[in-house]
This record gives sequence, structure tokens and C-alpha cells, in this order.
Amino acid sequence: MLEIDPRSPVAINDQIKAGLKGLVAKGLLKPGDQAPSVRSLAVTLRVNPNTVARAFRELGQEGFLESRRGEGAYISDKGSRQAKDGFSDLKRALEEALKMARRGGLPWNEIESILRKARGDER
Amino acid sequence: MLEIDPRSPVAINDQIKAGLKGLVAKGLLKPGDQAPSVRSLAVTLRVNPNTVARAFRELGQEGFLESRRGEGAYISDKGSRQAKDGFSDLKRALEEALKMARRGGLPWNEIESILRKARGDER
Amino acid sequence: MLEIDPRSPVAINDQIKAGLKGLVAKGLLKPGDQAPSVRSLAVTLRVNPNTVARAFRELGQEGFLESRRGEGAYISDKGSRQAKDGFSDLKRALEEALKMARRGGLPWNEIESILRKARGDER
Amino acid sequence: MLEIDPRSPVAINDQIKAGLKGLVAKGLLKPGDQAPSVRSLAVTLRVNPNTVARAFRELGQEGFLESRRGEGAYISDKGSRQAKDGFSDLKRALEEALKMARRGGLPWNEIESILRKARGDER
DNA sequence: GTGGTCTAGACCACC
DNA sequence: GTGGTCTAGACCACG
Repeated sequence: MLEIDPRSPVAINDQIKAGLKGLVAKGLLKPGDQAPSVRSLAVTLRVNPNTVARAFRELGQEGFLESRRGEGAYISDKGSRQAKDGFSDLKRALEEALKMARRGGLPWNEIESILRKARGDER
Repeated sequence: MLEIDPRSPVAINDQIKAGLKGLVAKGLLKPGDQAPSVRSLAVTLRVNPNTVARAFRELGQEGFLESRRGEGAYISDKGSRQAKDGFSDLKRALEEALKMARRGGLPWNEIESILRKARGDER
Repeated sequence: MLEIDPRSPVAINDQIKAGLKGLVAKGLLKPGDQAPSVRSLAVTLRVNPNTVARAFRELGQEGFLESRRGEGAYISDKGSRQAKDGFSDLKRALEEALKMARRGGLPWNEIESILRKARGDER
Repeated sequence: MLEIDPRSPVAINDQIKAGLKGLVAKGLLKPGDQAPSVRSLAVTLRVNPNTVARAFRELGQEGFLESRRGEGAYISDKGSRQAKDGFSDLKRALEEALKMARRGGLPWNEIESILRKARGDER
């Protein structure tokens, strides 16, 4: 359901944040639904609970999650809007990568080939 | 000629390295040409000279630059091949960004729109 | 009669405790009166019965409530004194908030404006 | 310059955040200025560096600080506006405390007495 | 069981 | 020296 790549240069907690938002964007999780618990995620992702907790806290500050002590965390009503509407972090990251690639001289046809490959891998 | 974004999450020395390789890949700099001096780059890019020096040192270790004491640094013959051949760092970075974007639920049409926009901005 | 804010950072059971003491302090409930039942409170406040029960248990330990098995809970004679006398928790909380506000640079006139607004809202 | 109360129920990292914003709001720190380093703060406040780092990270996400790797953190241009303009966290916290105090039956004259006392203590 | 916080100690990359 | 991240383990309070 949620995948993490511990080798990725992207910080694990950021992967978790993006992953949760992704579940909402894809409709697998809806506003009002309970998010998986910090501890359960920590176990299934084989990650330190603190790392998951950090992601949850930050999502809470962003207004994407509403955490209730002793009860769990819930996707906030704002959640779905934010997740689909914005994508701002993801977009900026992609734009960054593209900008660097172009500055480094990576030609467009190579870039498109990478896109096609990624698209193919998904199926 | 060379652009750096100090706010980018990408390390400055990596931006410099990619930028120099890019100049070669684009044909603006050829094997045997003298690379800009560490000092001048530091000034024009408004960057710590240590950072530029580090980039040059690492490029030297890769065999992309040849530094001659008291004279400056030159693009090595291996340089151009390496620059175009490799791109491996840039490619991996792009693939990473794509993977994250997809996990975060960013739809393909958004991705393509970003691509088109980036392409348009270049002209 | 009793209001709770589930989103407040203040623990729900603390809100219930303060609320009951408040009813006494305001004279709406007097020593010897029967307190609302745990169940009814849980329903009207839309709160977990465990949480209400916990508040009652703690109020019992403080001597503010007297629980009679199978009958319900009553405001103890000590109750009213305690409620008015003490206020110690509330006072400390307010002092804390003030201290933080000042350390954070919130100017006194803003603080007074908040006071006035709160006072106006009550009427 | 910056004070922390380890016994306060307010989380230490939140105290640090409010404190830094306060320094800006009070004019002791201005946009562009370098903030004290994570490690130095950790030492002087007798707090774990991780706790300070957390505060810095969150301030960075809010756009109040700009952290540059290996260089330090700087008050962003948005910083001063945010700090003075908003105060939203502090205000909400105060309003919360007031609401609780009133629900708990703390009379207005007591509240005003606390205000006066706090004001006097500052001098 | 739930989330939240703090400490401690270790790495990493960068300047 | 700087900030950033992760792990590990311990508490706390709430439901």
C-alpha cells in the first residue's frame, strides 16, 4: 500500500508524507478516514517510529492530518483538496530535477526516454 | 554562462560540477579549453571559493579536468566523452524525482505539462 | 450547560474537570446536588465514556465529587470551596500562556485586545 | 537573550520557535541576520541538539528561517512580517487559556489581577 | 492501544 | 564549524 525506498536520497519522512498524500490523491484514503497508526507504519515500513511520528507531526501542522491523542490520526477535510490541488512540493522537486538535468546538458530526447521508461515500469 | 541557484536543495558544488559538464556537453567548452578560474567563478556565482575549489578537485579526480599548477584547469580529452556519455547522476536524479512524484499521486498529464513548460521556458 | 472543544490542545478530561468545577463556581451546581451521569455526559459531549469516567475518578480523588455506588455522583461539601478557592490549575495555565506570549513578542496592547474581545463574546 | 523553561508544559521546541520569533518581533534580530547555531543554542539552553534542530527545521518549513548547509540559518525576509503580523499561534494559545479559565469559573477580576502581576514582573 | 516529546549518540554532506 | 537525518530507547498522557 505504501512503499518506501530506504536507499533513496529523499528523506524517509518525506517519502512517508508524499506516500500518504498519494494514497489520498489516488482515492485509496478519503477525508475522515483513519490513517494507519504511527507504530504500525513503523513496523511495516521497517522504519523507526520516530521517523513516522515526525512525518505525522508535519502533516498535522500542514493541516493534512488531524491527530487525536490516544485515538489516532484522521485525514482532514482539507486533506484531499491539499493533496490533489497542491502537489506543490512534488512539482517543485520535479522542476528542480529538470532544471539541473538541463543545466548539466542532458538532452531532451534522453529525458523523454526516461519518462517513457518510468511509465512503462508502472504497468 | 553558468547559473547557480543558492536556494536549491541541490548542493552548490554539485550544481557547479553539473554546470561545467553541461558547458562541455553543449559544446560551449571543448577539450583543451581553459576552464574559468576558481576565483572568478566564486565571484561571479557569489559562492564560497572553497566550494568551487572542491568542485574542481572532484572533477579533477574524475578525470574531467586537468589542473596545471599556477596555470589553471583545462578540460581533459576524456572530458567531453565523459560528460555526454555519463549523465548517470542526472539521470538517476530525474528517475528519483519521477518515482517520488508518482508515489505522491502526481498524475502523468501534470508531469507532461511540467515538461512542456520547462521546454518552453528555455526558448 | 457544559461545553467541550475536542480540537483544543487541552486534554478532554481536563476540560470536563474544569467545566464541572466551573458549574459549581458559577453557582449552577451546589454542594449536595447530583452531578450529571457519566453516560449522559459522554453522550451529550460526544466523548468516550472512559474519558468522562476518568475525569470523575480524578475529581473523586480530589474530594470534589462523592460517588455513591449505583446512585451517581454528588458535589461534596468541600466541593464548592475547592472550586472557588483553588483555581490554581487555571491560574497557572493562564500565567504560562502569558509568559509564552510575551517571550514570543506579543505586545501588551494585543493581549488586552484579546481580553476585551473574549469578554465581549461572553455577553 | 533566549529563555526556556524546561518545566513548562509547553514543548521545548515550541518555546524555542516562539523565542526566536520573539527576538525578531522585538527587533533584536533582523531579516538577513544569522540566527544562533543549532549547537550553540543547544549548549546555552541546556537542551538536546535534536530538539533545537527540530525547531529550526519547522521554522524553515514555515519560511521564517532559511538554512544553508554548512553555513548556518538566516532570518528570511518574510521572517519579520510573519513574526509581527501573525502572532497567530500565540494568540490562539492565549484565547484557549482564557476560554478554559472562563469555563472553569475563574472570575474576570482574578484574570485581570494575573495580568497586572505579569506586567509588573517584567519590569 | 494511540500520538507526542525528549535524550543520546551516530552519520552524512557541506562550507 | 554548519545543518540534516536516522536509530534507539525512554517517558508521558490519553482512550
